[in-house]
Order: sequence, then structure tokens, then C-alpha cells
Amino acid sequence: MRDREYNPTDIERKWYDFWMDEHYFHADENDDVKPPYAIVIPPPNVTGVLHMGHALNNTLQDIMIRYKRMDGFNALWMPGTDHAGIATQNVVEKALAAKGTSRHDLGREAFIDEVWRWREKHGDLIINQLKRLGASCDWERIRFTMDEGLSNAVRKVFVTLYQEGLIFRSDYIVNWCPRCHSAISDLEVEHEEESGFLWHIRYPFAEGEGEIVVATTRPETMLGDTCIAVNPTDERYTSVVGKEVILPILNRKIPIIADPVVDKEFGTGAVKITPAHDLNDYELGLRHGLDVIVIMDESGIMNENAGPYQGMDRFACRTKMEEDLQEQGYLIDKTPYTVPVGKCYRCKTVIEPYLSKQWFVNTKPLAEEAIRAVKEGRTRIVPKQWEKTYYEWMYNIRDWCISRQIWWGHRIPAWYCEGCGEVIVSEEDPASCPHCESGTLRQETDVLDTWFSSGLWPFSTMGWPEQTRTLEKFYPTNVLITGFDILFFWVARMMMMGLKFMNEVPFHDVYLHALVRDEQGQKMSKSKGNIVDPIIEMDKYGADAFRFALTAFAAMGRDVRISDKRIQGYRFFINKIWNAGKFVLANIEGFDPRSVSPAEADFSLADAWILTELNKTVEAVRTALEEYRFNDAADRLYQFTWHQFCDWYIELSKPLLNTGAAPVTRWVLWHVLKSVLELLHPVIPFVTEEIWQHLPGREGKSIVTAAYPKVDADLDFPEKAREMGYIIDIITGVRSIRGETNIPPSTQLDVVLRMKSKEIEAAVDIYGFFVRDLARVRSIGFIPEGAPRPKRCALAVTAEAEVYVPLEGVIDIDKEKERLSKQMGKMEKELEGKRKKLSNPGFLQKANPEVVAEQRQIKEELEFKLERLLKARELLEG
RNA sequence: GGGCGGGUAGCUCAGUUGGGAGAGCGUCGGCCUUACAAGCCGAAGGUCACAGGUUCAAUCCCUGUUCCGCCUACCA
Repeated sequence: MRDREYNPTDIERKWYDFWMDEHYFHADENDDVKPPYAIVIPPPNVTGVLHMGHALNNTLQDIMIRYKRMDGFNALWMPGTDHAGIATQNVVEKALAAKGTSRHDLGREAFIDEVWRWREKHGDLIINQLKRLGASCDWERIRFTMDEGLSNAVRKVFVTLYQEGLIFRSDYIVNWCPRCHSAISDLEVEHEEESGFLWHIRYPFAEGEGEIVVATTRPETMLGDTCIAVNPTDERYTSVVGKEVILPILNRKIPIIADPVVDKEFGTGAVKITPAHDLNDYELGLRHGLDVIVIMDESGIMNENAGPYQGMDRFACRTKMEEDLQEQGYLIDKTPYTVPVGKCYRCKTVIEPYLSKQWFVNTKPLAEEAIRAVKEGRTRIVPKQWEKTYYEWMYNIRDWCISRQIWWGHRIPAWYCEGCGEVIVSEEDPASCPHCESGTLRQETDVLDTWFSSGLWPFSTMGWPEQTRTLEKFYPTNVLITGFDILFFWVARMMMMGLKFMNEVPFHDVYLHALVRDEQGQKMSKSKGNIVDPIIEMDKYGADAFRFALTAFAAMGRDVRISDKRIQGYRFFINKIWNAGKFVLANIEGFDPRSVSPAEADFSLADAWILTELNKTVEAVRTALEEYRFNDAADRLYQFTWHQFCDWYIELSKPLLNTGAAPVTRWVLWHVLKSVLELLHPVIPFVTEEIWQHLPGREGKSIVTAAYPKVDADLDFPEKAREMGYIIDIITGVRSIRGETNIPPSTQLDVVLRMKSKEIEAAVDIYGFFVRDLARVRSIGFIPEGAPRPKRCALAVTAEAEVYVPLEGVIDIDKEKERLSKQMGKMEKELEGKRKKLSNPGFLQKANPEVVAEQRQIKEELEFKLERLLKARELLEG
């Protein structure tokens, strides 16, 4: 503790190891004394690396868990990772490609083994990064979504929902990613607007002259057209409904039909219908019993139904078709048009609406429960504005496509009987078909959406479907802390699954924090090169500074804008704490805090003031944490630590330490430092532990298990604190005069005070050494109220005092006059407002009497100050 | 198309029951005052986007306008 600056690296490692060795983060499910408090971690991808979003998310969780742990709760933070089906498969496939092989070369089983090996090798990375951040997870309980226990939970849930008819298999238009070769859910599609074209194409009548013109943004899909649709009320077309047209190029005959969904205003009012490649078209096709023609394969390559275009990529096909249509005279017009394009959120490939057989969850009935739980307040969404978003989505929820055509994930527990075609869905692998007893069963090759298993996370991690002690004790959890971007993906699904299988909400509170962006508010991305890497930041400034920066910027419902520079700023704060610690420790060496009894101690005004301010801070910080106002908590702690404790109290303690009051002062220094460290510990765990360990009279082996400070009514002295405030005002007044009139600090000043009241004069007199020390004053004189003012003085007026600083030979009189005039100008403006307000009968009549009194007091104070300043200026004239 | 959030000091942002506009950084001036120059002391800087309304009183509540973000959507 002698170092001039705080060096985080070694200290962080040392204490984290210590905490782990002591098992402080382990929650005991058999502890029936402490009330439980539980959080489940949003599981990061097992192949992932820590990014700023993780850092923010886990810092906030760690703050809550550490706070509650200190505050006497049996605190469980359940950690784990997610198998991240598509993402992980992509990563491993890339690695295979680098080795010149592929998953198809390996085959399914060998590939899955390969992924597990990958996970063995790289899966600890993000866990270790979380530890580096200081996350106090109960690592003894770490889970992985592909673990045996969690896989059992997945099977049980799948089978149950299937048996209840809530999971079904069906042909449907899904979002198909031609690169991932898989269906993805609606949520996994990113919508963007792109500039494209609207093509107008003629379809000639099969019989007789004439034609119908349609408008389309995707001409290549006409290869799969099975009709033209018009609105039944559209008079332009009533005569042609029922007729047939010739599909250009392929020369198939297709009918013209009428359907009310067609918008008369759009394009020509006639639309081509491609049921296999558009959701609307598919549904329309069902209504009219239309043929369905799939025109491309799983990679987006045109198939045998595409005639001359077979083998072409879908976009190449579009270009070629346009040429052909043009050449053959079918293309009438091509105009620029903004088209909505869906892209795969994993690989940004343009999604193809694609007809295929998939597994779905009928989410409507589950959503109803999830809506009710929030309506009834069983789960509270914070900040509240997200409730509306949640309801909006839940009310309009659509069937959830849960099957994925990849290999890495929970394989769907369904088997098809080769004998009779029966579908068997079962928790145990069946040996034979229960229907026809055939032994040739083929398991479904699809795996489940990763979010299917994540949806079970709050209870599957606690051992479900077993009825464990852990579940009993810690479910429902207290709060889920996560980014708003996965409100639908994850939170909503946990709500549905938790209510369905546990009959209880998974968490009482959901705190949704904002996303981390760069300084300019841009999303961080590799391509933009604006990534701030948490590990690099921690290397440079330490985990504590990094955590404090994140917390201080985590205002509710706002983006968290962060940059290297801002994190750097908070390192100064950590260093300030370090130095305050050094000062206090140096001054309480050999001191036993038990030698002072706070109940009998004779506290100085400064002691009383800092203790009272400490109480206010404790209260404010606790409230802020309870309400998830993390930035408020950080701000209060910053202000108190730096600007009250360090700037004022430590300075005030210096003169006291040379007097008979030294023992009490030492006790206060010790007590306030200890409290500050404990208050700050959830936010900055490392530096607080390091200093705390050097404190005498600490209870317990670690700050991790120390009691979180409470408001102490016995150490609350509002009266004395107020008096101290007057002294602080005087010191500030003298300093201000010195600063503004450029009197060097080396010049000792003589100060004359004229106090409003005798009592305060007495207090100031007793504690005059504070003023002498902190304002560099040689002598303090008092003159009574009514006595003539000293001449040729600079003046500062506070609420209770006039502070005269003689400036004979020290200062430019004109400058001082100017200074006073400026101050007066400001005050006059303010006073004008007050006078107006107080002469308004409406205000006096209707406003709260307390407010009126307050306003009157402010007015009088202003008048007092102004009058004194005026007199002072007059004296300078003469 | 629907929804949400935002426009406050040069920059980034606080401002929770409507009642004298705040912080950090930056800027300017002065300081090695025995924990800290990664520091200390002082100072400057704002018609709280715009226009109405409610109220004794509006940065705060309501309406409209405008600009910027985000989410959502089956308008070919």
C-alpha cells in the first residue's frame, strides 16, 4: 500500500483466486436461514469472446449479486454457456475448411465429436474472461445447454408439448437461409430496405388478343407462378377473371383469379402468385387450391422446374430473365423501387421464403399466460416502457419454427417408421414402432432452435425435470438482467416456458439495459473498426475502472456510449480511492477502532458532517440499487468519495489529527473509509478488497462477506452538519476571492467575519482552525452585526456570514468592484423572479405553504447578500 | 404502415412525485498546500429543438411541428 499509483493486474488475480479458494460465490441450497436471492446469467455463446455487451451485462448482474450477498442474502448467480447451434457450427465448419475438409466429409457423428472437442478447447475462454471481469458466479454450478441434464429437460419439454398438440410438423413457408442451409425463425431475420426495381411484365391471354400486366420486385419467381390474382371489386379486371394467361418463357397456362387481399392501388392491380416462394402467395394458394411449384434448391440454385434457368443462382437468374423478357418483348417497364429485404442475422445472406416441412410451436396459448403474468405484476419489466413492446409482440405472436437443418444442437426426439410411416415422439429412443412393431426407425435429422433450450434456462439449470432442492429454494429467480435486444428471443420464451412447466414466472423482475455503442452512438462492429475490446481496456486501466465506467454510463433506457477515453477517466477515480486509502491507513497505524465508542464520542463539526453525509449516501445508493438505477448509485458514490470525503473531510481531518480530538478523528476516518469501500465493493470489487484487507478492526476474512452499510441513526447529526456547512461556505468564500483576485496561495490572509447569529459565530470561532488551514488564513477577526464594515476589503457573502478580506496592497480595487458588480447582476436577475413570484396572489393562495416559505427564504437570502455586496462596493468607492 | 426513445454547457450525458438548471471531460486562470500533478483551488459557458395549451408556476404534464435513432410489419 505504499505505491504512488494503484496497480491492478496482480491485485486482481490475487483476490479473485482468494475468493474462489474460499468458495464465497457458492450458494448453499440447504441454507434455510438467509433469504434466497437468485439470478441466472444470460448464457454467452460457448465459442464466443467477451464483448462490451457481455461486460456491461455481467457487471450489472455482479453488482446486484454482490450487493445482496453482502446484505445478508443467500445469493446465487447461476452461470453457464449456450451451444449456439448455427453460430458454433459455422465456426467449426470454417476451421474444417481451413484444414481442407468439411462436415460432409466427416459425417454427422464425427462432426459432432469435432464440435465437442472444439468446445473442450475453446469453451473456457469466455468463462475466464468473465472471471477477469470479477464476476462472482457460482462456478461450481456451471451449466451448458448441451449438458445431459439440460438435454433431458429439452426432450421432456418437446415431448410434452407435442403430446398436448402444441408442437406440430407441417409444410409451410419459412425463412430459409441458403447459406446456412436451414430454416430460421421470424426473429432471426433482419429486415432492411434496399434499392431495387419494380418490373412490369405482360402475361398474354391464352385465348384471344390482349394481356394482363403485373408488377413484381422478384421477376425470377415467375417461374413458379401458378396464377394471377386481382381484386374482385376491380372493374378493370372483372371481365378477365377466370380466363387463362400464358406464363412467359415457360409458356405454361395459368388462371386469373379474384381475391380480396390484392391491393387495387398497387402497381397495375394485378399480382403474380408464387405459392412456393412467398408467404402471402402461399396462403392465397391454399384458399384457391393452387399448385405449388418450388423453383430452387436449398442453396438458392434454380432447379428442374426453372426450365432453361436450371443450375443458375437465384440472382443470376434474375438478371438473365430480365434480359430474356426484354428480348422477347414481355418487359414493359422497370422503375427504381425500394424493396424490403430479409437477411439472415447470422450470415447476412438474403433469406428465401421457402416451402418446406418444419416443426413449429403453437405459441398463442403459451403467450396468453405470459401476457397475464406481466399484466398481473407477477413479473415486472424495468424500465416500464418495454412492457408495451412485450405485449405488442406477444399479442401478435406467430407460430415458432423450431427445427433447424443443421447438426449441432438438440436432435429432435422424433422417429419415422419405415414400415407404416408413423411418427413417434418420445423421451426415450424407441426400439421399434409401437404401431406396426417395425424395427426400422429413422430419427428426425433436424435439431432444435438454440432458443428452445435457452427458454428453459432458469429451471433447467437448477436440475429440472428433477425436483431439486435448488429449484425449490431459488426458483423463481429475483431478477433477469439482459439487453433489450433479446426481449423476444429469450425473455419472452423463458416466460412462456417457465409458466408452462413450472407454473410460475421465471423471474420477478426483468431489467433490460441498453446496448453498448461507441462514442458517436454507432453500433460497434468489426467492419467499422470501432470495437472497444473489454480485455484490452482491463489490461490498460484495470477491471475496476472498466466496471465503474460501464456502471456510470448505464442510465436506464439509454444507449451506453463508451470509449477508451471515458474508461481512462474512471481510472483516476480508482487511483483517488487508492490514495485516500493510503492516507487513512497511514494515519491510523496502530489505532484500534474499538478503543473509541461512537456512542460516547465527542464528534467535531467535521466528523458530524461527514457521518451525516455518509448516511445520506448509504440511503441513496441502496435505493438506487433496489431500483436498478445503476448510474445513480455510481454517481452518488463518486460524488461522496471524491468531493465530500477526499476533498473536504480528509483535508479537515488534518488539523484535527494534531489535537486531542485525534482518536475520534481516526475513528471517523476509519469508519468512513470502511463504509465507502463496502458501498463501492459491488461495483469495484478488487481495489476495495485490497484496501479493506489492510484495515484494522474489520470483521470477517473478506469484504465479499462484509455487511453492506446501513443508515445509522445514531450517527446522524443534521444540526451540526448544517453548522459545518456554514464553515465550508466561509472557506469557499475566501478561496473564491483568492482565486478571482489572483492572490497567490503563499500569501496568508487576514479575514474579518460578520456573522448573522451569535451561535454560529461561536461555532466558527471554535472551529476557526478549519478556515485557517483550508483557506490559508493567518487570522480571523469577528465584528458584531451593525458595526461598521472594514474598508478596502474584498467581500464574499454566504447565507450566514459576510467574509471580508482586506486587500490593501494586494489587489486592484477596480477589479474587485467589477467582480462584485458581476455577482450582483446575477443575483438581481434571480431576485427579480422571486419578487414577482411572491407578489403574485395566485401563488400565495394556491401554492403549497412550504413552497411559499421556501421561496420567501430564498428571496430574503438574496436580498441579504445583495445588500451587503452593494455596501461593500460603496465602501470601495470611498 | 405501426410502435418506442431522444433533441439540456464546446463534447458525452444526468435531472422520478412541476417551485432557485447539474456532472464528467474539454476550456481559461492560479498552485509541487507533507494521500493523490492520474492531483489541488478558482472561473467562464445554457432563450433546457420549435409552436401552442394546462397551471399561481413548465426542462418536467398535454397537443402539434420538426430533426435524429431504434424496434416491428406478409404493401406484390
